[in-house]
Amino acid sequence: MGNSALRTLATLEETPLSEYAGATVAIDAHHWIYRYLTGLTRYMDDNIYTTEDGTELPNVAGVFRGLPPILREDITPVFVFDGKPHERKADEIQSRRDAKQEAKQKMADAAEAGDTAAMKRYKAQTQSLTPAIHETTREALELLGIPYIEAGGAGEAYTAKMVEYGLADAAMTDDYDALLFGSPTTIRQYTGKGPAEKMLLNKTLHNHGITHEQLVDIGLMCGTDYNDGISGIGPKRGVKYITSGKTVEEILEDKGATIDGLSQLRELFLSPTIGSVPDTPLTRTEPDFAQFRAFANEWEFPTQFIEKNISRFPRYAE
DNA sequence: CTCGAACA
DNA sequence: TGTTCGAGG
Repeated sequence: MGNSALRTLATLEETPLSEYAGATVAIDAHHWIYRYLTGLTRYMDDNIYTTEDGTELPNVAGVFRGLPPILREDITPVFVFDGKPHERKADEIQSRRDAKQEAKQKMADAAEAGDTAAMKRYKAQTQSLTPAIHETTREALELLGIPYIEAGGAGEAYTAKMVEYGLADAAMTDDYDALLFGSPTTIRQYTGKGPAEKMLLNKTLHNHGITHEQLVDIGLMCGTDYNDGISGIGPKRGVKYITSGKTVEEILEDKGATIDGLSQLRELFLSPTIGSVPDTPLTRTEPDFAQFRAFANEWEFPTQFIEKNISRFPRYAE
């Protein structure tokens, strides 16, 4: 599974963050946190983010590094946390779990061999979003006046709908699923430095002369986080078959293949379960840096590290 | 993600 | 020859 096929189909354009000045961006919290966790554990000494009782909270340091550039553009970030994953994602979740387990083993081996660089590389791969990380991330967002929402299902689906409903101007995630969930505009590859990448649904559809429904069908044939695709079909043949007027059902018949619960999968992307959405746009409030300092202190973060991060935030009225 | 092998 | 697959960094 996995969906690198969508990468070759997607229309991607470079975009400076300033293009979204004053806008609201719905951020896939899971992806955001994970990105910073792996990045940070790779380069930072772990005693900086480990508390006395051994709890590792690299999020407290990492999650906020990306915020100042966004706030300086007067962008309102809205973090969207995942709800319960769809049961069809179970296999994908299991294989990620297996990969982490394998990385753990390799990390232990590297530690044994005294290979610190390899150890850190594998450690990054073992990172997962623990309950403690979830809890402290929400708490810190509150202290920094950043709004967040709990999605009723997949975060990517929720952020896509927020853009569709006009509650946000763009979704932010690296996940190509955003296209299948119908996000009109998705910001990818945001690093806080240099331009990001925007992925546009309309241009993608127009480039291939297909509808959103057809894109979903192509995705399902190539394989997604929720299903194995049809062996021998990638992005090229997928587009070719669908634009020649064949239906997925016909292609399956030709290949003697099956996709379990095809209509359920289509629904999953075209009308995902998202839970309730707010009826008014979310706004941010003034950060409480004093409380944030106290919070960081509680988690034993070095003061100079926290101060450095705070100094990057735009100036608010004291 | 990049690359070479396998395949239609 | 172009496309997909699968291993490895």
